[in-house]
Amino acid sequence: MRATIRDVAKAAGVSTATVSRVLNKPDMVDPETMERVRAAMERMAYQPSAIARGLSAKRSDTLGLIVPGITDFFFNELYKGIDRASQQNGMKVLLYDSEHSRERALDGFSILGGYQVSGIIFTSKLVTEDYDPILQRVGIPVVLTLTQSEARTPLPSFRIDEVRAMFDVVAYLVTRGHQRIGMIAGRQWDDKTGELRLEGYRKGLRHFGIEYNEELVEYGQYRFDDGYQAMQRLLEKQPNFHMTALCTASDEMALGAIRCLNDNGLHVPEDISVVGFDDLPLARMITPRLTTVAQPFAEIGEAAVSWLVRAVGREPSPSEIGDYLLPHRLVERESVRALGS
Amino acid sequence: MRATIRDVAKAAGVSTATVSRVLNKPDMVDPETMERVRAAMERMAYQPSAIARGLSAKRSDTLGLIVPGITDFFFNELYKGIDRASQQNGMKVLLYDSEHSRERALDGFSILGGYQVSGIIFTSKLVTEDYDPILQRVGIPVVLTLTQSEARTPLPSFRIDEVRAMFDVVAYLVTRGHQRIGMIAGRQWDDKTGELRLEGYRKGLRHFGIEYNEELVEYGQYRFDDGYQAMQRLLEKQPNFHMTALCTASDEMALGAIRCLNDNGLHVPEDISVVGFDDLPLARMITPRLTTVAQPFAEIGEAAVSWLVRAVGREPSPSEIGDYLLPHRLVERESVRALGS
DNA sequence: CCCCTTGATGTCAACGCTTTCATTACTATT
DNA sequence: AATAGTAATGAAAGCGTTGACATCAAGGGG
Repeated sequence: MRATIRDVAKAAGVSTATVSRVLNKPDMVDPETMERVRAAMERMAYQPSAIARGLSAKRSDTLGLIVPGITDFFFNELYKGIDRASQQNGMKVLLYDSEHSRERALDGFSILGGYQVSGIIFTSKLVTEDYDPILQRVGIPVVLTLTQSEARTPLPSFRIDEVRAMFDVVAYLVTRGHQRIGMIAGRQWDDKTGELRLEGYRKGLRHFGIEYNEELVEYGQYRFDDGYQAMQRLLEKQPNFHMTALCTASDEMALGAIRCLNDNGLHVPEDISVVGFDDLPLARMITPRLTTVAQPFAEIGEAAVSWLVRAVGREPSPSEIGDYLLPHRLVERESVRALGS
Repeated sequence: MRATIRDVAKAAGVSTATVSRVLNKPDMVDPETMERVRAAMERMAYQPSAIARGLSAKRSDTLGLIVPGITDFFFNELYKGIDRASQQNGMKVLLYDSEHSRERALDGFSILGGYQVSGIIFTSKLVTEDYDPILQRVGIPVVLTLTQSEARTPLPSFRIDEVRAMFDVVAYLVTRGHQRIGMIAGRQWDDKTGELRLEGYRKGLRHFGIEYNEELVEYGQYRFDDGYQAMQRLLEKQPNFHMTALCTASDEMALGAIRCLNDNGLHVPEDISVVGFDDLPLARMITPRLTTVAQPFAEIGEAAVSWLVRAVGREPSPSEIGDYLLPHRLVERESVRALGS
């Protein structure tokens, strides 16, 4: 049986209150007593029960993280930031995978609530009005990362300016002499990101006086296979291939597209330029190294945690609840070719 | 304020014990009462406090997972298996990242212990004798995945037969006409896997009467950059390049090696064949698709959880504490070329 | 008609901690 | 010397559950 606070107290000849104090309010206890207690703890390998503490103090020093899928490639980087920041604030993270299901996502709030988490980070899926009841109910701060909210309950969100980012991609491509620019956009029932990025693409074209052409656009749900299939459709739609560059809504889809191109005897960037989105670690590992938009995942995670930590225990002012757009960055690598003049 | 069990009890006109029973031993309560209680819960959006339950029942229905690094590419697949199996057994998973530090790994046991986890899954790092004190102390079952133990405390481990796996790779290569086979092996202070895979490689060579040649072997710590650099050293060691095939101790290093080869104007598999290890999701995404050894990560995770669930609350018999070797599989793709005769 | 089961429910003491409030022994202030 | 602070500690009441035990009504066997 593990040692409890009572055992330590007895061993050190003090009350449990004092032991609790050396842990939580060290400056309230006499240095000498402190020493004795510390020694006792050491001796008995005392580890306070986070559970009991949580129950008593009504806070668990734990943050809940809801992600749609653990296997989404961006997860690791995001988590790294969250973990790092949590660590610094003495918090633990409880992970919940909603498996891309809206119901499970909703459940997540309750379940994490049951663990007395001090705050919840919700990731990647669009928050719609049907989240409102839960959101009202949880009673703890919630922040959004890599997504935003359409619900009534105001929620802060940490992400990049998607429209701007994709606009930048188009601009980059145009500057390199491309005119026939296609796109594999994101499409998912519960995700606004796809729309936004597509909007950025259209905006970019418009800005440079290029006509939007449906023929050059296909959709997928961000994963590799979606990218592959979308590329396939693109290839079929235009037998006499004349697209010179392709934007994608995710690195994974970019990879899929490239694979598909390769399978059809086309090469990147010689025959067609491809730009990814995310800057996953693997973007620099493949051949050709992928030119892509870097999302500051780790920073987003850290920012979300900081916000949460600041918000816990008090009503955040309206001015704090807004959209925090972190800077993205276009990372030039090898998958785009400048068209000779 | 969230509704507590007392609120529900009052609303339903029963005692808290009854409410607790409808949750935990439904067959002990009258259907009619049950209905009333259920309704009350529904109405008040009652969510039992996992914390309080944990304290009272002395079990938290939570498993602890210690990984060396969240960004290790195999993590996601392993976690998927763990999460799935946990779900099925009504368990949550608490994640702890040791950041490749031995001290932090040791801490992990205490911290997770503080959360009353019912069991701990320890991953990827070799367990040495200095873990013994903690191991003795935790008092909850611990299982190892993707690694093994050299400590006194007997611990079950779930992994593949590393030696055999690498032997198979060599055999595969030899069958395809390769004789000059190099290797980028794993090396890390606290990892036995590297050794084992190297042993398999040597064993393979020996079996086919090929002499082991240090010139053809380099080491890295499993990550992309390590692979890249190791390849670089290999290239420098033998200016007149005559290696026809390369085994690696991880897919990531294989990727690194391929990148390095590409940067030196060499092509895979035309100029040299490369075999990875792990079968990460990205192995099938790159060009050329990577031939590699598939580790059943998800299955390993599931098996570990099952074992834990079975072991909780009772002393597992010695016969249950052994090495569980799950089947690996060589996945043929495109990165190996059969040498013409 | 009484006693014993049985099933359904209630009572209450934990679980290991934190926190308020009370107590004690000093020290500084008048 | 009396009073008021102040610093260090202790006693005890929760926190929201669970689980052992007690209670009670209804039904069955003698």
